[in-house]
Amino acid sequence: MKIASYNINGINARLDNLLRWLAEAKPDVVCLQELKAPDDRFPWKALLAAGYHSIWHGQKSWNGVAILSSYGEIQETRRGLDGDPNDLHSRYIEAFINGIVIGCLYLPNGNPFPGPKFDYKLKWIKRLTKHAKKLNGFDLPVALVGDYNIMPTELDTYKPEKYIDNALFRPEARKLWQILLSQGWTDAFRKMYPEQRIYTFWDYLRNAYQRDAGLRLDHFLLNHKLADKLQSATVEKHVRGWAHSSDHAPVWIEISEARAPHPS
DNA sequence: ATGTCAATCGTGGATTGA
Repeated sequence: MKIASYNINGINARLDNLLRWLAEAKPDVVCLQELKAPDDRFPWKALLAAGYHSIWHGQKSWNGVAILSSYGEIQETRRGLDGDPNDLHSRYIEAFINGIVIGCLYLPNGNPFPGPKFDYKLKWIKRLTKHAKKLNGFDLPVALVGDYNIMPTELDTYKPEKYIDNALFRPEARKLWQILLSQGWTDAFRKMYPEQRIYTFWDYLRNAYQRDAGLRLDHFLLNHKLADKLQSATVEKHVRGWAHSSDHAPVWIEISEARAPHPS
C-alpha cells in the first residue's frame, strides 16, 4: 500500500501535473495540502475519472487539505482540530482507509518570527499533539501525514545558519515536534534514511532546485502498529523539476499489507 | 531585501501569503 503526501500549491493551477503524477506513481492514498480553492472548486470529477475518490476541506485563497483514495468511497472521521473555535483555517482532514487512520495536515508556516503567525503555529502544534495522543490510544495503525512546515534537525535544511530566525526551524517549533514524537511516533523518512540529507521542498527563488537548496518539510508520523509495517520511503524529486511544478515534491511511503484470509 | 508563484478583485496590476 502506497500512501503519498503532496503540497500541491494550488490544485486547479496544477491539476495537469497532479494527474500526470498520479498516473505515473499510482499511489493508493494521497494527502494533499494547499489546495487554494473553495469547496465548490475542488476538481473531484477529474480525480474520479483518474480512479480516485476524494474528500476535501477547502477554503477561499489559502490552505485547504484533501485525501484521495483508490479504494473507493472514503470514510471521513474528522475535519479540523479541537481547541480553538475561532480558527477557520482548513488544515486538517482525517479518514479511515483500508484499516488505517490517516490524518492529512497542513501545519501553519508561522513566518515571520516573532509575531502572531508564529504564535498561531505553536498553538496549532499543541492542538495537533493533543489529538495525536487520542489517536495513539486506539488499537489501530495510524499515520499523520502532510506538510508540517518544520525542519526537525540540521540535517533537514541545506543551510541551517540561514534559518535560525525562520519559523520553520525555530527551537520552539522543533521542541514541540520532539514532544509530539515522544508520544511514540516514528518519523518514517528519518527511520529509512537516518543520516542522509533528504529534502521535500525547493524554493522557487534563486534556482533553489537546480542548486539542491532544499528543505525537509513534509513528514509521515507512524504509530507503533504502522511503523512495524514500513517498507520504503521515497521523495519524487524529479516531479519538482517538471514545468509548472509545485515548490514541494510528492513523497510517499510503502506499507506491507497482511494477506487477507481466503474466503472459505 | 533579494525574486517566484497563485488567488483575489475584477480586468490591469497591486496585495497577500508562502
